[in-house]
Amino acid sequence: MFSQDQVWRGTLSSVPGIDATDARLLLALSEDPRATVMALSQTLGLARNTVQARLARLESGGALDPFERRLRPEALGYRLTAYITVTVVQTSLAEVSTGLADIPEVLEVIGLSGVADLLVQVVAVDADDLWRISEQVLAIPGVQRTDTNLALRRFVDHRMAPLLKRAAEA
Amino acid sequence: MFSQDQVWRGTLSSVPGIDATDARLLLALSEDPRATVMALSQTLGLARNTVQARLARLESGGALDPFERRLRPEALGYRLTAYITVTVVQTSLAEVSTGLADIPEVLEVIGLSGVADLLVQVVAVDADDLWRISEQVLAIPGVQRTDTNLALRRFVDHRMAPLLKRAAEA
DNA sequence: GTCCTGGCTGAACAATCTGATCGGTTCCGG
DNA sequence: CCGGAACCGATCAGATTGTTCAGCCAGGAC
Repeated sequence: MFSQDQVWRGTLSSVPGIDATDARLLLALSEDPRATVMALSQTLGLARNTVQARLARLESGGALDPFERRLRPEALGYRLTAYITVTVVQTSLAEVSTGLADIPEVLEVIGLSGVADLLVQVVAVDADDLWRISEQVLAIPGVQRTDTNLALRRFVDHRMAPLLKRAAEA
Repeated sequence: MFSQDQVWRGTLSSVPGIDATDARLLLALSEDPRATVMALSQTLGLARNTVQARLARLESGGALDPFERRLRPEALGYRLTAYITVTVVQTSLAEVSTGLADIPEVLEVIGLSGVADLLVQVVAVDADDLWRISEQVLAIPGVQRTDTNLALRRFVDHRMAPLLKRAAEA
């Protein structure tokens, strides 16, 4: 059912880990996502060689999420974001999660502490669409109850910079 | 308080939008985040010029989140992820959200429908750390109640591919 | 029918960057 | 004192970039 990689990620395990230099490298990349290795090495005061090696390690070592992560649903026309908490018949967790995975508008499913509760992030083009998706979720065998909360505003947009800066100084 | 860009994002407004060709381009990029423009143009059967123009438009047009988004907290040593819902004295929403923004471990703050409820994603190195952060959140003036839920497992890791594929075909 | 605009193409250019591979250095733990 | 690991500086041919050109074509405006 799950590939090794998926299990690895699914368990929220730790990954190789990055040091202060890596953090600085990533900060530089944050400012210019498509910066060349040359530019990065100059910014960081490291040899091109070093930067190249570190980048390769990071990119292949599982420290980075796939590129998709940078895509804003709004850009694809999905103007609504909602968080649905789903209560599940305990024994059907796997079944429900694959059912959720089959809905394209489901962006993320996270298992929360508490008994068999899932946090599901979904997007929709409009209210009707969201309704349709909610029904799809409810229709999954094993789902007991859902609670849909519309995202009205982003007060803090997803960020890592503060933690990265801390890591860069350490 | 907020720059134009932050307001723009904060309101969850729509962005320029991407067409089927853009979607295909982004899919190709998902498979190889650091693919060269040359490689992309060959994959897509488009002129290098075209790809370059589209990429520039996407990158500068707000369709993409910053690079940080690809960074996995686990890689930085934050092994725990939690979602905290925060009930706020209605008049203090702005105050609370800036208070939350001051905590580095707060990755994201989203205003949910329902009265003055915030969904806060935080990360922590261990349980003690999470406790400390929870207290910090509770200490913010205007916070009425918090409910912390630990993320135990990712059933569906954040993804956009299904929606991208749909957009690529349309 | 004609004009204009916008997007795509193919081509060219010099300048830069890449990937790969040297040997040499420095530092740390065994 | 001896690896081993990480970094450095340097070299190479070959690929890629940014930029700018003119031509082409479809669709909308007049």
